[in-house]
Amino acid sequence: MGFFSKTCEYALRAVMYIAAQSSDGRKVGIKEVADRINSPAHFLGKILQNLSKEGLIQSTKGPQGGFYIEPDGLKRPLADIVIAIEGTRFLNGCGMGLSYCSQENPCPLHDDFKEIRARLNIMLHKTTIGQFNEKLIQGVLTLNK
Amino acid sequence: MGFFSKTCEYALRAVMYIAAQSSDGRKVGIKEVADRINSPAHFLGKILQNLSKEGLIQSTKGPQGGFYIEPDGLKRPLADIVIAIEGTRFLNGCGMGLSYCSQENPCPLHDDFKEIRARLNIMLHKTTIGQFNEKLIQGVLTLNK
DNA sequence: CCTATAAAAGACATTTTTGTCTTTTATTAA
DNA sequence: TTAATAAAAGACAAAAATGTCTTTTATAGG
Ligand code: FES
Ligand code: FES
Repeated sequence: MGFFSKTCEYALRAVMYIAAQSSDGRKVGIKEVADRINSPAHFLGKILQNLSKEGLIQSTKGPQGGFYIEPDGLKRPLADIVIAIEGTRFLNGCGMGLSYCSQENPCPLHDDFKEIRARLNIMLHKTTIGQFNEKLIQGVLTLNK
Repeated sequence: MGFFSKTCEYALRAVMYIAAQSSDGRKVGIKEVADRINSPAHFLGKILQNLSKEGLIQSTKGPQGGFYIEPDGLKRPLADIVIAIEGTRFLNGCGMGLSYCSQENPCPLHDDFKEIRARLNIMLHKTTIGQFNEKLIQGVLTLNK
């Protein structure tokens, strides 16, 4: 289907939305997030719950509660989200599905694929969760189809 | 999970194996292919059946029958396999799951992602199905974990 | 024609992903 | 303390991906 799984797509969009909103200390409810990133609310709830367990986002229950991200969290790389959801094989594994990627026993795509995989890793590790806050607030970037 | 789906991984490995074997006119049975690329035989059967309908590989039933690839087929790009299985969105779509990738309404990852996606497309379009035949026959490259 | 072979086709079964709905728990504020 | 709020948690349900097994169809060769 897509490049990332639906779960991962929702997670990336949601975390970026929460990041932008919490840049000025605001907490956001699951309903609002789901609305703004165009995802099923309850399903997103589960996803955010997991990311919260991993410490990638924070949450508080009750009135005035909601999801938010601590200042330090805004500096974490997107790779943390992708790895939390897709696992490490997505970013390290052999493109042709061999049990592990190796120089000694390479699959046919190894040489080209490892280059692309490396670039993907670089992108996801250099890009931080909070990096797009201003542009998201300005409305220059889109999160909802 | 993996970068490509299991189905696509099996397809890539199987087609390359068949390509190498049919470079000298030999046909191979499903059992042999499944064995050599380490995949469930019946499931692979379905996959190859589909690729056969698409004309990406050929097959004949009966004694001395099996799967093979016509000389022209060896020149086709791997992209044909990936597109047949994963669909076009995998290679063209927005990385964050927006309904389509656009310059005008970009998602936060758009600039970096389109570059990586382009490289992936280049790799899959420049690489042909028969390109690894010699090395596969020599045993320099691996298809079974 | 008959038989053996091997893919095609179809029927299921299992697992994973994706999605919905309800109940519980924690927190705030009145 | 009570009521309202909002996430956490749990129970399901639907759909898709993955996998297994059986039957049918086509073909080569005796
Ligand atoms: S062995 Fe397949 S990508 Fe390295
Ligand atoms: S809009 Fe998301 S990759 Fe182009």
